[in-house]
Amino acid sequence: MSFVILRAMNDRQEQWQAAERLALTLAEGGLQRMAARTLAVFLFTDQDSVTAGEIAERLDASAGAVSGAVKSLLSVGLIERLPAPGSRREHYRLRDDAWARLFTSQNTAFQAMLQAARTGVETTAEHDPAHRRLTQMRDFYEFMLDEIPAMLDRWRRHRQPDRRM
Amino acid sequence: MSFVILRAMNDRQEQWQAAERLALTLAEGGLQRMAARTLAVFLFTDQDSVTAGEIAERLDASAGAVSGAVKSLLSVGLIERLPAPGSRREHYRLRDDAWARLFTSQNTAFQAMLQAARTGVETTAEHDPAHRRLTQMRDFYEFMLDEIPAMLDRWRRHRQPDRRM
DNA sequence: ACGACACTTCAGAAATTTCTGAAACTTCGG
DNA sequence: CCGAAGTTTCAGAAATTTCTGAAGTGTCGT
Repeated sequence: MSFVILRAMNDRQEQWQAAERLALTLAEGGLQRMAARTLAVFLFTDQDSVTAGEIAERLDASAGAVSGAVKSLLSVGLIERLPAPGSRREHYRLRDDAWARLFTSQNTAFQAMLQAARTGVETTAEHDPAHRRLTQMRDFYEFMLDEIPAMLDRWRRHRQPDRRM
Repeated sequence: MSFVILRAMNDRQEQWQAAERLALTLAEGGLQRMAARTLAVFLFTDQDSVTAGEIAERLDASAGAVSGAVKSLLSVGLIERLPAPGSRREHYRLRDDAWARLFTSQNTAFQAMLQAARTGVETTAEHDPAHRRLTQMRDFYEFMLDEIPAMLDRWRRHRQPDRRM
């Protein structure tokens, strides 16, 4: 008759593992390690919001490390500080549009690539093989920078169909 | 009357700077530093192909570092080894579809994220806030994994319109 | 077969990133 | 105003990533 309890323990374990995997993947994708682990906590916590202290406890990390991670997640717009509910502790939670934002943050990098390509195209002669390569690179990033916003629009519509009117 | 020469020198300088900037951006995007610098060489070189030795000279790096970088670029499919033209040295060049591939390589990361989200959704109860968050995450990545191939198709068509028939 | 040249591998050095611990700062309750 | 709880900052420690140098491997020309 302890099947239910055992099942619950299994689920907890699996959740923890999934969170860890997620953090590793996010880290490979360029996020700092601690920021990635923190983001995983925001996703998998069973509370509506968490404090820095709770994150530190859950990750067994120092308050300092958590503070830095939270700051960086805030700056990218993935989490938000909640209007203080009369407590001394700051509460944070995942933003509703976190995923779209995570994706959007690529745009900065794309802009930089595009600029580098443009400079290359301009300073390079017609017959130079580099000119052809850089032109193609420029065209690709121009295309992408145009497509991404459209894609995110489709996502938002996909999520909440027919809000218009 | 040395205007032309001066202009050429300026261009070279700018090209080098653009290449450096590009390498930094690529590195921030997750590519290893040396791999990023090497990729920049492939882009900006005025030759059709380059050898590992030439890259090492251009970047003032050790042969070992270049070897590793080339290997990793090969494994991601951004460059290709040219059928040896009877020389002892291996020649490499940027692949024609390098940019699409660079973008596509994200798919692996996306798959991992999706899997983590699915595990989370399955092991989480209806009323748990985590369930809602993980469901949204899952939906986002499912959507994206569906959209990306379509986007790359549009890019390929955009590049070489009307090949059909 | 041999020698020369180019590339690869890998152990350890160097550089960089990331984390901790402790002190400083802020804010709330009394 | 003071004290406690929570958070932030930051110097230096720890961990990780990245590179070099040297030895090893393979291949081509002779």
